[in-house]
Amino acid sequence: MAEKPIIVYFRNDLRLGDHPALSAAVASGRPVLPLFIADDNAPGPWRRGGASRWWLHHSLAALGADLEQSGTPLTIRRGDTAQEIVRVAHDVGADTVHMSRCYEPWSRQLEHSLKDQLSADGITLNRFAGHLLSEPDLIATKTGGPYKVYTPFWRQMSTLAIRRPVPAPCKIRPTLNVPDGPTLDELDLRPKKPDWAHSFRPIWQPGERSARHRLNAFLESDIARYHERRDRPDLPATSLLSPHLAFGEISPAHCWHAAQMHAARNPAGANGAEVFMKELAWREFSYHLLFHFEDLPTQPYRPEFQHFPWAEDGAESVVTAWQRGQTGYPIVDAGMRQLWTTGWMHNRVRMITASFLIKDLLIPWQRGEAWFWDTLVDADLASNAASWQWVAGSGADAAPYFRIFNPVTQGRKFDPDGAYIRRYVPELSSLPTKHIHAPWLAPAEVLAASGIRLGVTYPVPIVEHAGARARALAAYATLKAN
DNA sequence: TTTTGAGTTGTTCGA
DNA sequence: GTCGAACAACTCAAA
Repeated sequence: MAEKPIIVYFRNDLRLGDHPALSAAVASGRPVLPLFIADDNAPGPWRRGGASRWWLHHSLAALGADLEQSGTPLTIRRGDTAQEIVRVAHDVGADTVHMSRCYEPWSRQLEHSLKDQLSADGITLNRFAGHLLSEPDLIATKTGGPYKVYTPFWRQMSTLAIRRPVPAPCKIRPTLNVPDGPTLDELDLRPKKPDWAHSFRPIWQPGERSARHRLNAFLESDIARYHERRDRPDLPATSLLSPHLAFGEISPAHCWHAAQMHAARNPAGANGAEVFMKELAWREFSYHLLFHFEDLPTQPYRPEFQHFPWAEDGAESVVTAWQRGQTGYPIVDAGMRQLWTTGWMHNRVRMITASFLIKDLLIPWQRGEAWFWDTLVDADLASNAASWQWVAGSGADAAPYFRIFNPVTQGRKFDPDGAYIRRYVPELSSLPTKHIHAPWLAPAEVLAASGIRLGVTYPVPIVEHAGARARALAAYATLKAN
């Protein structure tokens, strides 16, 4: 008599290690059925973007291979989540479904309706933690409310005992006689024509194994000086773990404990490790905000920003210039082109490009948020929304209104040799460092010697920063008036 | 209840 | 060239 299998429904938790939902299923001793459902239940604008779909394809391939090695294939389905789970459960006689909790508003809705629909069919749904260091509803101020400022949130979080990672199961009992579903290729997640992802391949290797290599490499080298160098886009200084975390190929708890252990063993590198852990806590804080303010991705957290006087004229052409890295400000263009060609942008440059769109161009932050959502391989609803609002000043714990990045100053400070610009804006590569952050100020003969014709080979700045800054300050001043 | 201290990431200007 | 102050006022969190 066959035992009833347990379905493990995978979403943004594409790993075997530190996967409580999977481990609990394996520990039951029953057969397991790992299941992925291609079902974009996210509302329109939040469908997975192109870059994320590319990543998802390769991540699923890696997960499938790892599962095979542990003794079971990954089953794929397409369609409505609840219907497909019920169908698969009936096909194989499963009465239990395990899944990791997700925190996007639509995912929370799905989990609730799923629980009801499944229980109507006599199927139990068990949800497990795993995507975060702690559950967003477990952290609260003394009065029981959500935190709205990062520092006190961090103070409390850093005192919590973070869940210990559970090891990957060595052997998974497969479920037999599972009807065929679509293959991974049939999900059609990769770009066809044009195949823009060719420039992603040399940089990124999706999958759990690669995520762990990335973390270990980071611990061995760059974490020790992370606190000093993490703002330098020209240096290999950051962990590059963001897409792996976004798809759950590695758990934040795993990263947290690894960093903590590293700090304990290498006191010299403890500062870097702590700053890295604080970055993990920023991710956590973003989820905390999203959990308590579901409209965070679309509505300004501070309501007075509903009335912000955004620019109307010529908005489309400047947005296009920004997206294509044709603003005439080299550090901005380098960042936007890094995003376009690699699906990722350095954190410091994300702030610079975001500040430019919002404050120099006076374009609503939601436009930038949508573009990042479509083009980032690490697109994450909570981090993306919280960060764009933070730059706009409309969010929790927001930047003061007068904090307007000067793209030239920022470039000189954080890309002092211009190496980052030269990498992503090759038409400027011959320009001497002295002029590389502001080519329009370079003498004509220097431009000529560098093969640059402003307005032809590289754009003249689409706005004049000093004037744009004054305009932004005036726009922000209107918020105070009422 | 009221008070107090603090709040990721900046720029500019004038001494 | 360097350095400190100004740039608002407000909200948050805890005592």
